[in-house]
Amino acid sequence: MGQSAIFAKVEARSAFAPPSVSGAIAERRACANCLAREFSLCSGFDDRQKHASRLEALSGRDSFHRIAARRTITHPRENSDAVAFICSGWAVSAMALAGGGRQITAILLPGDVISAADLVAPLRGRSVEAVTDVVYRKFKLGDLRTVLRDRPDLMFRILTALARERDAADQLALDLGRRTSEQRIARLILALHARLADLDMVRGVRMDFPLRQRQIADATGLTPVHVCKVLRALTDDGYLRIEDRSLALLDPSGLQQIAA
Amino acid sequence: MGQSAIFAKVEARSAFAPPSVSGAIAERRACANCLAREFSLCSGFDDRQKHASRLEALSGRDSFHRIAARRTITHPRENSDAVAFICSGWAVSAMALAGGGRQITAILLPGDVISAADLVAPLRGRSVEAVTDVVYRKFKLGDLRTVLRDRPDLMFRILTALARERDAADQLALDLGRRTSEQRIARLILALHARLADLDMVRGVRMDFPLRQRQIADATGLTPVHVCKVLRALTDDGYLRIEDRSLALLDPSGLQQIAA
DNA sequence: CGTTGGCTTGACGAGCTTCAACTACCGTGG
DNA sequence: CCACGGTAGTTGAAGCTCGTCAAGCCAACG
Repeated sequence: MGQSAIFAKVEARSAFAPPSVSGAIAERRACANCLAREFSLCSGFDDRQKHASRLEALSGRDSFHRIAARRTITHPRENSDAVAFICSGWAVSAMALAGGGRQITAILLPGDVISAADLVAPLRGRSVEAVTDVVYRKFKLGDLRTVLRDRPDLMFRILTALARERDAADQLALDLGRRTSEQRIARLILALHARLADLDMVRGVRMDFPLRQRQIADATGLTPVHVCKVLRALTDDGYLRIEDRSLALLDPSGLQQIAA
Repeated sequence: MGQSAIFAKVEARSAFAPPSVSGAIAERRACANCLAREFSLCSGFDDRQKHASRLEALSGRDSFHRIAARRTITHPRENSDAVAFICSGWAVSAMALAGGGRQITAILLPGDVISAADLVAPLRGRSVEAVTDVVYRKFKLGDLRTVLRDRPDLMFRILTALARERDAADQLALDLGRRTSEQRIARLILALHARLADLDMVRGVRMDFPLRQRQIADATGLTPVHVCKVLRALTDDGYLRIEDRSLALLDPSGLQQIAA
């Protein structure tokens, strides 16, 4: 399937989909905090009005790439010589099992680097999949290393990013090893809520929530069936409501109590 | 309880304990690959004969520390301004839950840095506990950063270490989220076997295996009771034998098949 | 209009936990 | 010297959490 087919699909979607909570302003925030910008590799998008349309125009040119929802950005075998950053949309990074199972180890939001570890050696066996339509940007390792030679202080910034990734991975292990299904799902939602709030992508109680139940299951080490049941219990008890790929957090403190 | 009491206990242990598989040669190998040595912070111990006794003599002086089995090296609250390296012995790094449960996220062997992430900001909520008697060495952040200023090429080495830690954490998440108890335990053993082989600490089919079942449980997200049953099944089926804190790997390829 | 993917629900069973009792092994102190 | 207490490991029975299987619904899509 060619590039044009993907684009056609994207166009159709954006024509009929309800307006997303996340807009130009939110993506500006993402750009402002993006590692790529600190590296002066990416100029970001300061023009508030035109942010979305400029992204649109740039996608498919230069180092920008646009990819449709549900498609994979990086394949496990591929060993790339580039580091990629999410400009807009949601993606997930997962490790696959021979039997068909997989564990999602990170949920990537605008401004995130797919992994800072790629700068040294691409992590083996990961595949990255777009949850929504995604615009991302790739930078060649060589370019990044050149910048680092001139500005060694930025190395510290990369180290911080990697340390955070490690911390998140350990936190995930704690969840998977020691917490119940309810706690895991509650924590997933609360963590996403906090990150989206940082990005200014929460409006009142509502936030985008494009994850399929299959993806929630893969992220929490559960089955889609069980995720459905837990999610139902949480909505029946009035903690949250999910509709139209968006989530209303009705009782944050209650949910926090469940998350323990 | 004072330092002297700990030392007394250590002396008693080493007087009566059967000779460990790991000896002076093994620890030389650990030193040779240690990050601290590449940084020229630690000279290592080249004198093959005297390695163990020199470590013994140095412990408690300079930046060397000796700690008895089962005691904790770093507390979760403590925010240290140093990075620590394991010189000899086994340790585990764990995250604790309010309810008393904990998840071991890393098993540390000689030559390992407790975490490369400590160089940027100490990871929160971890506690590090000695499995066996441990000798470790601490370096002040300031000293490390000074070395880095002079030799920026070493930064790459740190990045690699951190990326490896991240990879291991993701692998752990995959295990905890998607594999059975048998697979987890088999993989734990095989991973340790491979690491010890790298350190030249495997003699024939035997290797040191000082982990308590409680610690195996904490590392695999299981209960000690279930670990006991799985271990029993594995020994009954002739895959391995555990006695005297050492493990004989009788059927590595069989175990690998279980590990999938 | 049939197909497909996502979600839902119920019945059933496997895998692991919990609880409890018992053994063995130390090191300690009477 | 033996009695004692704490830690580690073992075993069996019962129960809960979550997975598996199966059926059905709905919306989107070709």
